[in-house]
Amino acid sequence: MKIGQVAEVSGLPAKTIRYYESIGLIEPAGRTSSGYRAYQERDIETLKFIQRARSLGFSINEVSALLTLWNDRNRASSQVKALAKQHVADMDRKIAELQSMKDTLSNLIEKCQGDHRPDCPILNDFAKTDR
Amino acid sequence: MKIGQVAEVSGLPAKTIRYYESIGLIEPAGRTSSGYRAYQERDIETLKFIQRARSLGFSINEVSALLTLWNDRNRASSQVKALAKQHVADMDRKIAELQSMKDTLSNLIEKCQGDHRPDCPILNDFAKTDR
DNA sequence: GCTTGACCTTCCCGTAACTGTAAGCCTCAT
DNA sequence: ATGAGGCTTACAGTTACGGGAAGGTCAAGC
Repeated sequence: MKIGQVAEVSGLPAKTIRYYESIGLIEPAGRTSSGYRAYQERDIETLKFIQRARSLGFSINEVSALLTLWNDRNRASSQVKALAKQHVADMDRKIAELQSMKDTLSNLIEKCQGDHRPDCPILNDFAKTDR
Repeated sequence: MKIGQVAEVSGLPAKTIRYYESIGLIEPAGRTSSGYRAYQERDIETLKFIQRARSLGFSINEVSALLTLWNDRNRASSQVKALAKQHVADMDRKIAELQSMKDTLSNLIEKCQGDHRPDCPILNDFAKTDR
């Protein structure tokens, strides 16, 4: 299978697949006699695996670790679970941070008339000289 | 005031302040005779303003727009409010996305024993050939 | 047999918002 | 005068790609 088709079935842009190869996340694909990348079933499974892990927010580095674990028939599931838990914790922190920023800003927005007049509690708050 | 002190009072690293100057977010600071950047009160207020806006998640571009509005004594507060609302909407989307990823992964984690054995529903799910 | 258009190739630049590092002045206290 | 710490510029690295140029390949159609 050539890269275009692989892109379709894996859900990853061809450009991204080449990128993954260039950074060593995946093994270099085989080549046809004319130099096109040729993918096997196993390669495609790997790319789908990567796509799913990435869609859950794992970084490339984390995906790399997951791939290693996936390919290790003897890994302890506790290792995978720990990695996943860490990622959930990271997401929790990000969610809390976003939520906090959102709450603060929402409060300011409520206080802002939002009409033609220039007075605006939002800018006033940003410009507060105390604090 | 020199950049080190400004960094302390504004909460922005000196490096970041230079960066903001380099991209044109702020006016180039004045200089002492020996070439050091010299900041006035107004510059410091601006940097604090930027720090607060950034801490609420506004992008540099958005901050730039906010600065323009801040410096425009005749702006309508509706403009500021619209910008802020847009940002809240962006954050809402990000929160929902993170939450969804987190929920999915949390479900998988619950199903994983996390012991010494290799069987792991998390990796199994990533590797599913259907879907 | 030749052209056309869809794919494929590599290579390099740009993105956001900085952070790290290097090499070299400036200032002040000892 | 010397050493520490702060300042300067400039360039590279980070994350995870996307855009676009210049050119090779392949199957279809005339």
